[in-house]
Formats: sequence, structure tokens, C-alpha cells
Amino acid sequence: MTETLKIGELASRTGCPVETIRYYEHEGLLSAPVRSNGNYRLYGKAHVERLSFIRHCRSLDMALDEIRTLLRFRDAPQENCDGANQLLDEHIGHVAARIDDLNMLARQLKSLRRQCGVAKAARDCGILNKLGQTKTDTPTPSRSSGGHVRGSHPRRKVSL
Amino acid sequence: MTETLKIGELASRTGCPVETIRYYEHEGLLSAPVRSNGNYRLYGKAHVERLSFIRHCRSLDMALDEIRTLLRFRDAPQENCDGANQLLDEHIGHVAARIDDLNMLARQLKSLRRQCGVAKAARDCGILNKLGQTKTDTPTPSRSSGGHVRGSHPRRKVSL
DNA sequence: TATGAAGTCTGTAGCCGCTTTAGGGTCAAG
DNA sequence: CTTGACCCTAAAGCGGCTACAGACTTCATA
Repeated sequence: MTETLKIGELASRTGCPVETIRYYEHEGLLSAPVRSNGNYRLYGKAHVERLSFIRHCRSLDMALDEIRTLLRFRDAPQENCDGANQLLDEHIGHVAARIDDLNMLARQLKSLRRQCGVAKAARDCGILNKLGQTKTDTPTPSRSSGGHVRGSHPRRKVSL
Repeated sequence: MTETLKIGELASRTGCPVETIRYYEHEGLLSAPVRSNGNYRLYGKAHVERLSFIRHCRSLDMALDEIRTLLRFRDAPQENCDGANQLLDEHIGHVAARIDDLNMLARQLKSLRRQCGVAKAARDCGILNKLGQTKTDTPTPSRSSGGHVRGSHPRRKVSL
């Protein structure tokens, strides 16, 4: 018989937090596994592989919806993979667009930073003053490129 | 007497959606303005300027918390602006870190894309297969750099 | 056998920065 | 007096988790 894993074992094997595994099940990315007598989830090799797939995709910053699509291709091995390729191309495009956005942002921020060399009274701070001006010129970086790449803030802790 | 603006006028003058203005009030970024007889919010010049400041910061992808901090400096014009400068430096650092992340991501995605040149049966697709492998090598881009820059997906529509 | 710790279970709320929806009220023009 | 544009509040939804609270199971040790 194939060995079975409890959720914590699956978690440590894939580097995916237990709660996230349950969340993926809830979201239909992982199918509900069999349960032990004590109602514990019991996973097998297929689950490990599927979860690895998902986590690999997530590490490439794909949205769960995109991953769902890729899983459908994975689940239909006889079908044409063209859609998967297209999805990846689009994702690459979105990431590229976001990089462009952030580069523009970085330029603007650095230019703003140059407005105040040393600490002084806030009323005379070039930065604070500049920020108060209605921005006419520069083409507003974020979400301009129609891509699907988000802003620049993390979600709480870095989880190590 | 100074002219007063209803929320929609403030919105069109600053390019900020009405709901977002109310949200900023709720979040304490904008103080609650006086009300008309009919309970409409009435804004003045100071509000226009403050909201412009906020929107300018947001266009630079600062978090509301960061903006709150900057507003405190703006509200205390006699104090030293050093903290504002520091905050900006940190923000610049985070954006730079996020750019690095995304560049790594882009490299990985392109390398992945090379695994499947043309459409074929999903079972033979280099991309889908590669995604199933447990990623051992590459240093996992996203949120590695401890910064505060988010992932790569937009929030629904592009708002035009 | 009792006890305690570590693991698991379900369900719900919180995070951010809004956006959307539902269900109203206000006000000027026709 | 109705229409329609605007305004109001409160609450829910988005994504992708994370973090509780409170109960149960399992296993090792006393």
C-alpha cells in the first residue's frame, strides 16, 4: 500500500503552510482527500505532486485562477497545451509591464528624493512640498500598462 | 467667503473617486468636513490640497500608513523633516527590491516558456511537466528581499 | 491509566485599499 | 410633481492567505 501523509507532513514536504493547504482545498485547487478514523486528512503521492505544482506556480506569482487553468491542462494530458503556453505568455507580459511600471516609479521617487538633501524644517522640505503639488507631467506608473501586476507592499511578515 | 465643494466636485478636481474620498475620511487621512443642511460634505481649498498630496503619494505606490506618517510631517511644518526623508528612502529601497524580484521572476518565466516551443499534447508539454517538479535551484523571487512590495496581479478593472 | 503536548479539526475574522451593492435622502430643472 | 443627477450610510466583496478560538485525536511519558 502507498504511504499516506497527514496534513502537517504534506506541509513540511512541500513547504506549504497547513492552513494554506486547507485553503487550497476550500478553493478547489486540491480535491478533498480521504479521512482517517479520527477525521484527519490523508494524502498520497498525487497530492504531493499537485501541491508542488501549485506552489511552483505561486512562486512564479501566478494567480490562483491562472493555476486553476493550468491544472485543467495538467488533468487532461491528451489535450493540446496551447492554452497553457498562451497563459504563460500573458503572465510574462504582465510581469514585464509591472517591471516597467516599477522602474518609472523608482525614477520618480529618486527625483523626488533629490528635492531634499538634508533634514530641515518640514515646511521647507522639498519633498513634502513637491508631494503637495498636483502632478501634471509624468505618466502615472502604477496600473497604467493594463497588466495584472500589483502594487508594491507586502502582506505582513516574511514568514521564515 | 471661500468657495465650497461637494464631494463630487472634489472628486473631479482631484481625479479621486467619490467612494475613495469617503474611505480616506473613514481611515482618518482626511478629516470629516462640515456638512450642508442636507447633510452633504462640504470641502474647501485645504481639503483639495491634502487630497492631492495623498493621491500623489498613492501614485507613488506608498501605503496608507506611510502617507499617514508623511501627513503628520506636513501638519507640523516647524518640525524636522528627517523622518519623511527616511521614509522615502525606505520606500525607494522596497521598490528597488521588488524590481529585483520581478526581474528574477521574468527570467524564470522565460526559461520556463522555452520548455515548450509549439503546441502539443499536454502530457508532453515541457512547461506543464517542469511546473510539476519540485523547484530546487532558483532562489524563489517573490518576497525574498524582505521589502514591502507586493505580487503581480491587478485588482479588477483599470478604472478609466 | 492519567496527563500533557503536539497535532488536527471547523469556522470565522482580519489584512489592504479600495469597489460594489443595497436602500435610501436631497435638490434643481422641466 | 416628477425626474434624474447627485449625495448619504452601512456592509459585503476582492485575493491569497494568516490567525485566531475552541474542540478533538493521537502519541509519549509518568
